[in-house]
Amino acid sequence: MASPPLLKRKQQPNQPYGQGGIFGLSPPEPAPRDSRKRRKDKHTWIKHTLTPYFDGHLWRKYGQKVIKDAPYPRLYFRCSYREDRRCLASKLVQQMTHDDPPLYEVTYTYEHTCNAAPVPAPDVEAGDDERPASGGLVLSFGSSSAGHRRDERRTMQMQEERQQYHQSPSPFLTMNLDYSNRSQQHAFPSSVPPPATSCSPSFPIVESSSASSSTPWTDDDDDILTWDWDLSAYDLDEHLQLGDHAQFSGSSFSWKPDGSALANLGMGIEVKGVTF
DNA sequence: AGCATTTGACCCTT
DNA sequence: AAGGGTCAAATGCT
Repeated sequence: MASPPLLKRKQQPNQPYGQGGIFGLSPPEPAPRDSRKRRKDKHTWIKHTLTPYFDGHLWRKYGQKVIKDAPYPRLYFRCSYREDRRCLASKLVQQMTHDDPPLYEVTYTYEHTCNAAPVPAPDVEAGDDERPASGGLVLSFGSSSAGHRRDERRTMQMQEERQQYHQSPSPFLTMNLDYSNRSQQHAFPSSVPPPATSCSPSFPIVESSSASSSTPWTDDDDDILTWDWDLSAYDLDEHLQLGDHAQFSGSSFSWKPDGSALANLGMGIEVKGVTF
C-alpha cells in the first residue's frame, strides 16, 4: 500500500513560524517588524570540536539538511527545554573533515536560559584540528554518566575515543567529569555513537583504572593519562564543556600529599583533581 | 503509549 | 531563484 502523501500545514502569510514565533514562543528581542533582518540579528558563535554532540547540554534534533557544496549534511538541534523553560538556545552541526576523528563546526545560536548548564566558551576549542605541540598535554572532557543509550553504542564510542587518543602525537590527560549529580542528557544523531556513558557515576571512559590505586590517574597506555574529576566540586563548565579538548602546556600541575592534584590550565582556570 | 528522530515541504533571506 | 532554516506528519524506538 502506497504511503499517504505528506500534507504539511501551510503557515499564515505575514506570520513567519506562526504568531509569536516557534511553538508560540516570542523571540528574545523585542521582535522588530523588519523580519528580513531576523537571521542577522541572531547572536551566534562558532566552535570547532571533535565531539559536537557532547557539550554538557541536552539537545533535541529538529532537522537535517544537505548543504550545497558541503560533503556532509548539516544537523539542527535546539535545547530540549525550549518549551519547558523557554530556552531558545540552538546549534547546528556541520562535519568539516573526513579525518578520524572528524572535525565538526558547531554554530551556537542564543545562550541557554534553561539554567541546565552554562553556555560554552568559544575561546576554548579543539584548535581547528591542530594537534598539540610536542610536550603539551590535552584535557579531553568526557562524561561518565551522561546518557542512557545502548551498551553497543557505548562500546563503539569507546573505540572511537581510543582511536582518537592513540592518534595523538602527544600525551593526553583525560578528565572524566562527574555529571552524576546532574539531570543532563545528550542528544546524538543516530549515525554517531554517543560518548561512553553509564548510569552509574564515576566510570572512566577511555582507559580502565586498572593501574595502581595510589594515584588518581592511570598510565596503562604510554601516551594516555586518565584521571577522574568531580565536576560538582568546580565551576569548570563555565569554561570548558564535555567533549572539549583544551590544550595546556608545561608542567603546570602538581601533586598533593592527599593524592589530589592541582592543575593550572591558564585562562585563569585552575582545577583541583580529586581522588576516587 | 509516549517521546525522539526522520524527512519532505514550506518559508525566509540573500 | 537558490540556498538555508524550520515545521510538522510519519516513523522508529523504548
